[in-house]
Amino acid sequence: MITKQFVQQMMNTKISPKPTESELEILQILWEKGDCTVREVHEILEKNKEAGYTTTLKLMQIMHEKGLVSRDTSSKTHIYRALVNQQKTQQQLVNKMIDNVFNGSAARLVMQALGNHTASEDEINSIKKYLDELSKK
Amino acid sequence: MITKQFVQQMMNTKISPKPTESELEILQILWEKGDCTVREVHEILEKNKEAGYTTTLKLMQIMHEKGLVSRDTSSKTHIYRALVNQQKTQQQLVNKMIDNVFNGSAARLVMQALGNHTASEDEINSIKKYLDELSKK
DNA sequence: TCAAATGTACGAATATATTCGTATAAACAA
DNA sequence: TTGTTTATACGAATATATTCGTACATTTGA
Repeated sequence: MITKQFVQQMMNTKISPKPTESELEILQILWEKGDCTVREVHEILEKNKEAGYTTTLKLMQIMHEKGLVSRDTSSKTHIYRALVNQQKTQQQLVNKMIDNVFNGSAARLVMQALGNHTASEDEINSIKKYLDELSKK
Repeated sequence: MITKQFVQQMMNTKISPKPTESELEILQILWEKGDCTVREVHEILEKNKEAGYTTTLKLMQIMHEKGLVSRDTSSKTHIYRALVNQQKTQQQLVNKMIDNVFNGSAARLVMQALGNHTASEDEINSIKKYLDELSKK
């Protein structure tokens, strides 16, 4: 069977393994803060959830194995950096959700997203602008 | 620590366990077709992926245990029906993604969704209409 | 110096999701 | 009737994600 994966491989679109939920939490931090030590990441994570330090460490080590992050080991305390692109990762996850949850309709996702998660007036206006740009093309 | 889960429980907002990816595939079918037998679901699934019949059966049995579907066992061939609401489930997943992937900004999710997954002119127009409605309130 | 603090490595326990084989019962068809 | 097909039930293997304890090395500060 010709799977989506197969097609993507043939098209040479690199498939970075989809980050898990925990990995995403860490990526978010790395995207925002840039380079971080495990402790820095861990302290931010701790604000929102309970977890041991070695848990965070292990997660980041696994992320390194998977190629999600790079690691500078020149000093004792290693420095981690996100290797996967934020936009691309977001796109990958959104596309998956459109397929998986909204039967392929981006529009339906959009309306659902705007429905409850009430956007501000500013946000709505910027979306409108964005749509006008899209229309022009 | 006061977790989101704790708050939701206190607010008596029923947390239906988040469906897994496989479970979502099945829910999609049940939402669209209504009541289904395991075989009906299985045959649709088969179009897109390889899986044994008993795998689908087991999944649907687990979904029943979790309360995601109901089951009519009055005849030998059981009839399954989605118990969780499509809209609510979609909302739950979208909210999660907004928090988890877009730092809480619905607008950013929306633009990302429209960016690549190029929507048709019709879709864009219907979204614009929707936004106008939102603005009026 | 040397004990406490801080760091990494790594194995293993736990949890959850996915897949499938086998047993068994019911329906069906020759 | 009797063998084949079509069901469900259920245990177990496999895969993956998450969590943590322990060992050990390095740094730091009294």
